[in-house]
Amino acid sequence: MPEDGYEWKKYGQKFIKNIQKMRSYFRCRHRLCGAKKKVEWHPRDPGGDLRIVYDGAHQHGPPPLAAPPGGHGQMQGGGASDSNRYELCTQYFGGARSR
DNA sequence: AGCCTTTGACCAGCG
DNA sequence: TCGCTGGTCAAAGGC
Repeated sequence: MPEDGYEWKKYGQKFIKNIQKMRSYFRCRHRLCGAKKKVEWHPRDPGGDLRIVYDGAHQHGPPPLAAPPGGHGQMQGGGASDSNRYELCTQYFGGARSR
């Protein structure tokens, strides 16, 4: 599970037949934080089509972990492209979406 | 001991 | 009103 700069706690996972995709439900580690995150992907292609939906906003200062991949050059082992793939995925924000 | 992850069941809203 | 889907919470296991 790649990080996006915040800490999340998974509280559920369901298969949405409507779109034929898997959806994971994440919540901010802080109970007082109204930030939520939903991640959906194809069960046959987890890296082919990843969708992230952010809901609400954090009520606490952003942690210093806000350093997503993009200009590091720390690739050495060979196989850590999961994080690289993550930055290539489409990120949808619940409050920034035209929905 | 504490925290995180995973699965199932239950509840609410909509058609 | 019933059925279905989506979403959330709780409990157990592992690290």
